[in-house]
Amino acid sequence: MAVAASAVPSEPRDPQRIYSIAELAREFAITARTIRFYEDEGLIKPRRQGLTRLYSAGDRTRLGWILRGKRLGFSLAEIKELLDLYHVDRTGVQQLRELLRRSRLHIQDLEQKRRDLDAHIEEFRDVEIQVAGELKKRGAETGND
Amino acid sequence: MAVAASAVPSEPRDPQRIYSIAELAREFAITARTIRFYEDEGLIKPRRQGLTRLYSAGDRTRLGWILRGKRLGFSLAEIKELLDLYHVDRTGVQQLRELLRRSRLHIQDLEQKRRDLDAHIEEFRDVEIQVAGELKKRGAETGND
DNA sequence: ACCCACATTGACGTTTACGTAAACGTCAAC
DNA sequence: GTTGACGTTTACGTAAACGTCAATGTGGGT
Repeated sequence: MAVAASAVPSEPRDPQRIYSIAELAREFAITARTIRFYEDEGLIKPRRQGLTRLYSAGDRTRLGWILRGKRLGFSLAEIKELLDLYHVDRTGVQQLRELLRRSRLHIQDLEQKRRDLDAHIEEFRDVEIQVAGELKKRGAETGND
Repeated sequence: MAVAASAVPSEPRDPQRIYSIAELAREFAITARTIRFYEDEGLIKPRRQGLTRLYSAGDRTRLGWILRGKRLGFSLAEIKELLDLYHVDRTGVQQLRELLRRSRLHIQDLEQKRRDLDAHIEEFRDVEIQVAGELKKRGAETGND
């Protein structure tokens, strides 16, 4: 969660491509163990060739989605909910209405997060400006090139 | 983390006021245990009258800050770092430069989060629009009044 | 046939963020 | 003078999200 770069080089390129677990682990800067754990939790379901897992482009996208959700502070259970939301039976009107309702709730949640985030960013910008000003007064370099 | 309303009725009102632990717990919709836990972790340091804790308006603000950080997915350790950032010795130029550097890193982090969040929101809006459209086609109510 | 890199499945350990008693003090109200 | 609301500390428990072995399998080069 610290200050790591957003290791998400989303290049959808070839939709036919398949990925090994190690490949995805490298790409997203997580361990293979983590990916298997997500599978145990029902977040991804790669095909199998015997025992080895084969990940499709869709699986890869899905994984990216999961990690983005994590960066936003959602629990795996919540992320699973959100992912399942897309794949429920959409035939019934009741299902659709429920989907709409849940979707709206999540949007509200996200918008609350955005307000929190904007407030946070503003405060830190203030800190930066003030500290930079203080440093300038003292004739020191600010760190800009 | 679910979909709870942002129980943060920040009314700075009287800066002299003191708050009991139960009062703050109610106001922020957390338990007293949680507040004491934050104290154990060094996130707040209320005065004491004998054994009982007395919280100032500043402590209250600080608590609000902590909870906002949590909603954004920061760990308590990270939040402590951020809070400490404000209260380090600002006399030395080295300290100021370090503060500026860290502050900038955190701003970058927050901006990454904002990009994640915007992407998430957009996707969910799409879901909402499509599902609402689908419902309309079928002649059902969308849930709007 | 042998090695090696990479894969798999448990099983257990760890950190974080609290919850949950247990056992007690304090003060106003009845 | 005890009941009840609120406060305290100490201590153990727990769910989530993985990490870390350990034992084993598997496909490809040489």
